[in-house]
Amino acid sequence: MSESGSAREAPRSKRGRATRAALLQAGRRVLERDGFVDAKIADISAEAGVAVGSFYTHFRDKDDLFAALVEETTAVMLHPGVAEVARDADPATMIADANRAYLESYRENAKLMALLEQVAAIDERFRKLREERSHAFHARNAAAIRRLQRSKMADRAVDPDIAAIALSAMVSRAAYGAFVLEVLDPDVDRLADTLTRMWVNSLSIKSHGT
Amino acid sequence: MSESGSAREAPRSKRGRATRAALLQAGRRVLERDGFVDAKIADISAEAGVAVGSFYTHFRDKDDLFAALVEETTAVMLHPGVAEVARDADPATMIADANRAYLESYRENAKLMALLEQVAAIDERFRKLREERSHAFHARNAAAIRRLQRSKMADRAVDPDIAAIALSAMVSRAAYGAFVLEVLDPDVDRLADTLTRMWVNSLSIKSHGT
Amino acid sequence: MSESGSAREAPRSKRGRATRAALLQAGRRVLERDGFVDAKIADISAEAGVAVGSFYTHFRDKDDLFAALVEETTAVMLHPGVAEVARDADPATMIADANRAYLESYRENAKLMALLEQVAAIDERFRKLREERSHAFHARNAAAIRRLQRSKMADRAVDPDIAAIALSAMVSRAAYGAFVLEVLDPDVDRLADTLTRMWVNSLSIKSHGT
Amino acid sequence: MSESGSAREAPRSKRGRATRAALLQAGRRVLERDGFVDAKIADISAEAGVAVGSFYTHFRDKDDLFAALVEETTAVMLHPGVAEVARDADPATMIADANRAYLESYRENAKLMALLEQVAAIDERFRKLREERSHAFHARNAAAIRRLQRSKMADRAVDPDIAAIALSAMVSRAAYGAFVLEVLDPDVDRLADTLTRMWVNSLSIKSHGT
DNA sequence: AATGAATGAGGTTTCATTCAT
DNA sequence: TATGAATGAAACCTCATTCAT
Repeated sequence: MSESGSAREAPRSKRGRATRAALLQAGRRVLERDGFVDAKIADISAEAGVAVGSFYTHFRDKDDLFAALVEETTAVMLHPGVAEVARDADPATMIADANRAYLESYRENAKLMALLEQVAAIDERFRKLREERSHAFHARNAAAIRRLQRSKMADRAVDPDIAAIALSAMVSRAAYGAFVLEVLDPDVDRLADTLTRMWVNSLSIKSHGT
Repeated sequence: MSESGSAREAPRSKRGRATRAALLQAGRRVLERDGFVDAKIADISAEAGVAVGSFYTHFRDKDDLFAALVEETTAVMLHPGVAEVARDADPATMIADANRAYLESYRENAKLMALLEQVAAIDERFRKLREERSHAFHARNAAAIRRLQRSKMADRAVDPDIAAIALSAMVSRAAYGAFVLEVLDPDVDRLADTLTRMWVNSLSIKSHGT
Repeated sequence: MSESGSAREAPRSKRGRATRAALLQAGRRVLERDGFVDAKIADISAEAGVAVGSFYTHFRDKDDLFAALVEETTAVMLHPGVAEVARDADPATMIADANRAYLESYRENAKLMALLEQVAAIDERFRKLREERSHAFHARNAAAIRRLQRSKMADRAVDPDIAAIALSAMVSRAAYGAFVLEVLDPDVDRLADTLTRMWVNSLSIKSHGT
Repeated sequence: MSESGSAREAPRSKRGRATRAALLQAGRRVLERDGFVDAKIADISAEAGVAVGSFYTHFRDKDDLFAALVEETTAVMLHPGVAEVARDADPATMIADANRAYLESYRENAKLMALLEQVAAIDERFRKLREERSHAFHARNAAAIRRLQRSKMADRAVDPDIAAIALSAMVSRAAYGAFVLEVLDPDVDRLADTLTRMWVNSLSIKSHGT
């Protein structure tokens, strides 16, 4: 993975920007279709309708294109969070909203998400980048869980760090099962309801008023 | 993945068996070290101390070697299960045992498990094979959850299929975090305790006598 | 080398002349730094702060730029000569002066001289050009030597043509050793003294009055 | 240039050795014909009658092949020496022998020598390797000159280090002029006589008995 | 004159697989 | 069975040069 964002400087001309955009779109199509390993630069260029050399005018290599692609869709890398939970009247509602939002954006970008899994599994640099981003969420979630535990609104026998990771995994894996593997009913409401229920249950979260 | 298990018939001579074993061991080392994509047949052969040609005497290709490698360690492919839960006096104990067993075998084979993630992400055939095996577990777990729900020992608002997948994910991802990424304390007891607690909580499982 | 000198006609506008000058300066820097083979048009343009296309407004190709560069510094292409020797009272003084002048201009342009060696080694056209220029000097020097031999002021056992080349080589290689390879003390006086002494000795030149 | 000698391990089989030899021979032909820069791996392989891939079985790259080629002909890299001069009755004879030997081996390998000039001009690593080798000769020659000076058999006004380099240059450049550029009569005897005469004269070497 | 993106031929290198010994 | 050299398809990437703006 390149340090951050795209390696080549942004195109100065209108034509340059158009070509870059075409390559991104083509790259997404081809990568999603062939997988990261099997996607060829030549195929991406052809799909974009430009010469191979033009690929290199805009990107250093496949990694670089992929990084740009992910950056474009950064939002979907966000994990579901309970971060704000303790500050609100109803933790369960917050969790439900976060889960639903995550599931929806996952569904919108299911193929890219699958690609993400793939690249993270293969490429150490990208795996690290992803873990760093996840870490922030996990830390916030773990902190939120600790807060709930201190105010006796959550099961104190649960380790907050483990729980934070486990709950994220629960949601993202269910999304993967529903939208990528398609072994689960892709109904967002049903998914969100069950996952939220399990999330709340697993920590034995009590509502404020309870 | 090869059609069915290892491609070549079992070596007849003692020498043949020794070479095959050396290749398996070398293959594991090299694959774990370099990743599936970057591992070269030549490197594996060199590591095993045999000529490249000999690789093909024993395996059809890298996939084939990998399949054999996984077969060798089939046990670790088992997913945590609540399958037996309903038949026993204490579901929580069964879950705890299953989780602990899974975590322990994961820890013993952490690098191979990471490799498994990788190959499943890349190779469709292997991904399917893995999903099929997982499916059996998920189905059994879902059935167990349904049974508990029918006897009012589990939260009926939870979708059993989603839950089965989500709970597996929770455990395996925590194992990944602990033993591969090393972002979690690798203490099996603490992991098992928290995961079991969350698992039981998430379904609101009540003990028989409760 | 281009057919004859620089390919493009001299720039008419003030702006054009400035760009051309910037390219020449940048070209010299980059060629000296990267060597003729590795220097890229793009690097030269960047160094000059102009677009790649502008390079071609002013030069046909790298050869053309290089030719212009050399033309600029024609003086250093002069070889040491004893051409005037016989017409003067003291041949040794003339040789000493010529050698010193050559060594000094070599020192001033050491990097360009190294570049010259390089291009002459690679590019046949340039090698020929260089040989033609050298030839004039060698011929003049050989003629001078013959004259000295006829007036019994030089060793008649020495072949004038071989000597002319050998003596040039002696001086230019010493300059190369001192200013490019830096394996000799770069003190021009010491170099000139020794070389002149060897030169005079090698031909057994006798002073007029001797 | 590779560290030293060829990068790949020596071929184990007879066939391997034959292919390697064929590649060396073809490499020499093609490099001499096209020059180092323009010679293509594909051409060398074709000339050797093997597939491109086979080139890489035996050599890391063009540099590597070239290094092996030079190693094969190491003798011709030797510079003419006066090293033994002082120990013998007649310094002039020693110098004459050394010069003649050098000129003859240069003539035998003229094209490779031209190639050597070329690569040394282009490739820093090889230039350094060559300078290191030359250095040993220059040092020995300089030492010999110092010895002659101490016993008053040579002109003390001449700097031995400069002289050592200058004299080597004289001989090798004359050889280049005769056998590569062909601007000098390639008669080894005449060359040797003149060069030896100049060499002896330039240092004002006196014979033992004189 | 200047710009800078587009082009694509051309070369390098890798490596799974084959096969004669 | 083992060996290890040979093969050549396949990808990658570079960069001189062109050209529309």
